[in-house]
Amino acid sequence: MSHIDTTPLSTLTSTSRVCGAIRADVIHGAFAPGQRLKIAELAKRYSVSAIPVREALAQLEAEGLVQMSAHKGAIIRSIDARFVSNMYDLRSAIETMLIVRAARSIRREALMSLTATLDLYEAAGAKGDTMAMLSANRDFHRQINLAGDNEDAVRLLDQGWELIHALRHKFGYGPGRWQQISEDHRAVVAALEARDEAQAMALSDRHCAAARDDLLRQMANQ
Amino acid sequence: MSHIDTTPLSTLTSTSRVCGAIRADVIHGAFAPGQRLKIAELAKRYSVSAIPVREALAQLEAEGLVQMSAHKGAIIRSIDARFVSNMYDLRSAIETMLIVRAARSIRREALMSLTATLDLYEAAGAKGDTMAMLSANRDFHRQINLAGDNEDAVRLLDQGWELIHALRHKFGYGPGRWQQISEDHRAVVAALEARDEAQAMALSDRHCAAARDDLLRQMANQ
DNA sequence: AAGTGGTCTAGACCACCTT
DNA sequence: AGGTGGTCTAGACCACTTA
Repeated sequence: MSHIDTTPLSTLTSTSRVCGAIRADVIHGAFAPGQRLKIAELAKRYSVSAIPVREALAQLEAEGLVQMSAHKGAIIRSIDARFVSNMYDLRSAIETMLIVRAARSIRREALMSLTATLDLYEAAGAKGDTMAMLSANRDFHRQINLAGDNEDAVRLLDQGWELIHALRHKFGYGPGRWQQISEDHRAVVAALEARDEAQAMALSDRHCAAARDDLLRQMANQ
Repeated sequence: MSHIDTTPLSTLTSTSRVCGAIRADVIHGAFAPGQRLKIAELAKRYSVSAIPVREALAQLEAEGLVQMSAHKGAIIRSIDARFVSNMYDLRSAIETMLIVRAARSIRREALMSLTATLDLYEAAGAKGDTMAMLSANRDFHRQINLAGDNEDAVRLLDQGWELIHALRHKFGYGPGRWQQISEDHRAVVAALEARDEAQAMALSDRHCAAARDDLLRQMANQ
């Protein structure tokens, strides 16, 4: 009888669960923009105590979803066009910096892996498997970011991804956007193969701006 | 006798005090790179309990000084050339994005204020007042960043400033660096006045790279 | 001038890494 | 299995905001 299950009930912390829950609630409009979030209420709502709520709010502040000030608590940002536009511009600046560095140093194996990810993306697209496409898309960008060899920059982008994911989950993609992504990515790989920094930079800039404008259009159409 | 002093003993939180203390200790080498920081020890060292320490570590993780993982604790990063180089590259990408936006939209009054800050900087330089120069330098960049109209990007840069400040406090500036900064800033204002985005971008890139290389040289010379 | 609510402390709990 | 140490809960404390 020595085979006792020792699997942790949740390897995730309460903080991260609460973090995801608040993020989802904010994006789905459970709280009004500008509303003051009270720790005690949130603690009750998610059945935890004050500290995990505090720490979740701190993380969400880093993502930009709420603003905190000492002894004053948290208020939620409005997720409007300006917010989304600024967020994409910030991400674009970082991703473009990374892709230029990647163009200088990326290795043959990493390029092969990128191409494989692209194939995966298109296969998923052919089957209409949205989840797989989303995952391959993220994987593609993440590989390039990692090739840029600046772990703090990558961490920053990773940290904001959950928010992008949640927004895309709610608003979806515009018509033809999936194909455009595919074409852009092929061109990016070609530029990296050619070690053409300027071209990689230009493509990344355009790709990010197009992603931003697509999401803004989706938001404008509700 | 109704005039009782109701001033708070410390409007700062324990978290922020501990945060500054750990940052200073890390930069001055009180902990070895890669060392595991134990919350209980830190709590004792700074005479607070576990929670402020946890939250301070979380903030320092956002600054890049430590790495945390759930149920495993924090280890401190090594503040070496690669770390500093990557940090400056990241900041450069963000600042350059902001200056381009500033070049598009900056107002006459903001330009006047920039020039005034430049004069302040040079006056401080003439008197050899290092603190005033440092403060005017920061003010100059902050005004441009704010003109870029992306509050999250500005918050990110602000959040990393304490670290830059601490590093400069320890390593100082190279010979002639203060004059170079002054010249660069004059050129930047001229480009903004001319609304020359490309020039502003090029100057910002160069200025940031020069700052990075100056600090790296200072670190190499101890 | 009292109430509200964020912050901090002490201690319990439990995940993780030994032996 | 035991020990170490990070995480969470309950409650005290006190800064900030109303009237």
